[in-house]
Amino acid sequence: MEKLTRAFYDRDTILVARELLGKHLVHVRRGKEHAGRIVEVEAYLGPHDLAAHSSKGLTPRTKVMFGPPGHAYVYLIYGMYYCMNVVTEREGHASAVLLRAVEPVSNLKGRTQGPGLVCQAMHIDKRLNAHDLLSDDFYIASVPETNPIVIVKRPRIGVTYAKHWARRRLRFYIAGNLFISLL
DNA sequence: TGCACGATGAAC
DNA sequence: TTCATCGTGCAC
Repeated sequence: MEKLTRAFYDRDTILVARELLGKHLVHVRRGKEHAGRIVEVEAYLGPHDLAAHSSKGLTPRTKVMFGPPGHAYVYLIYGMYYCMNVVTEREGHASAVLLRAVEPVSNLKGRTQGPGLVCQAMHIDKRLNAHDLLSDDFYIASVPETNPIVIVKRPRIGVTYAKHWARRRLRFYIAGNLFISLL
């Protein structure tokens, strides 16, 4: 169990997205450790990516995306769910990886397939927005992988408005895993 | 100051 | 396919 370094996040977003698969997301809350194995992610490549929030420019909400890598970008969606993202690449690049599904590891209640449910089960809300993922209470760690991971590439979910960006296969998940949000 | 809409999930 | 529910971004 080794916490990911700043350098891990400060790289090409697609590479970071793919390598996040199989890693463990950990949130320590009230002395209790909640953890899930990341099995599905989506890459949001920056202001030029019409599906990315940062394509709206630097606003109070998207500020975190424009900040340094290795921080959490948490936002409210549809007025009722939160989505958890990891900021990637150098400061100002405004790219991130959305965590879409995890496989329960410890102390997760309810389903975890889908970005809203991941946050619900992990107790992630807007208070964790801009939180440093190199902290001790909210971070991502690598674990010794038993079998090699086979990665499936698919178009991202719910971004049909993003013109040609909607077609790009920037959603990645572990082949055959039972906890991904959609087939 | 108002309003349309979303990186969702569950029900119908 | 519809709805719950509200912050954000943009039009006026």
